[in-house]
Amino acid sequence: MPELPEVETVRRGLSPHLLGKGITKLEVRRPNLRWEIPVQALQTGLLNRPIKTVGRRGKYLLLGVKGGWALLHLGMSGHLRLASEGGPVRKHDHVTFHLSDGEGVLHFNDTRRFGALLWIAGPDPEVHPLLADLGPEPFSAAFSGAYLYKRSRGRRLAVKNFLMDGRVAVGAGNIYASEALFRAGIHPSLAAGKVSLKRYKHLATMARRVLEQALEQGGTTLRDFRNSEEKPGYFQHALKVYGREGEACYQCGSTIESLRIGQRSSFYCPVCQTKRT
DNA sequence: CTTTACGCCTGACGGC
DNA sequence: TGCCGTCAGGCGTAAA
Repeated sequence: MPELPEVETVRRGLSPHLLGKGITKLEVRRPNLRWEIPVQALQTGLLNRPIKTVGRRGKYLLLGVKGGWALLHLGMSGHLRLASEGGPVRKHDHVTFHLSDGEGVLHFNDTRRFGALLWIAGPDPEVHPLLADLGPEPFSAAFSGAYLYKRSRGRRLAVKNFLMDGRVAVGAGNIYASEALFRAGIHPSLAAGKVSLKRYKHLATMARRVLEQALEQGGTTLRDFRNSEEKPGYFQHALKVYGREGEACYQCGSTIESLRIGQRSSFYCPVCQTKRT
């Protein structure tokens, strides 16, 4: 479900409610998410310590306390929901964090259980294997056309899959990869290694822009994305190709097509997006 | 090394 | 009404 703009929206919404507060109790109803939740380690490391950082790396959320980090991933269907203490628990609320200072509770709900809640001991979360090999953040200077160009030389996979590979760069999932490629005029199935420096520069700019705009709109709510206050995002109204198969391209009027690339639906305009290198 | 396919899970939807 | 296949915003892993 959530790509970078959605996760960042959740992070920003959560931050004022968590910073400086502590988690007094952890209720784990169902520990078997993508990986077993290390309840013991979390209770020892996380509980009753003021939260110093509400961070994010790629699509991972990080709650930092003295001595370590809780790492959260929302998978495809995960939600974090702020609520009052003693309120109703919903189906698929697998974990509930109880907050200090009467701040209520935070429910981690994840229908499909592709999400994760793990504990990283120590001061630097980046040493964790899930984070160690991640590529640059799209809003950082390291994410550039020159970087994408360099990383893609000799690669034959589709440029869309290249862009979605977290080791190349974090943040773009299936929706925003499609949208960035449309805005850059690049056909999603073109081999990554054949795209020119000039076109990668354009792609880097467009990828950053689309992620930024989505963030300004509070993310994209196609099905069930909600922020920590259960409000939807609005960027779905700005989507140019995603989910628009059979509809007219806003730019040229041709019919938007879809293809399966790497087992994922990919939407593109056959006229605006070329296979030119 | 790179690339591809699968599977983890639940739920919604369309066709029969 | 039920059953079956397909699809869904992610990503680690195994196999080729």
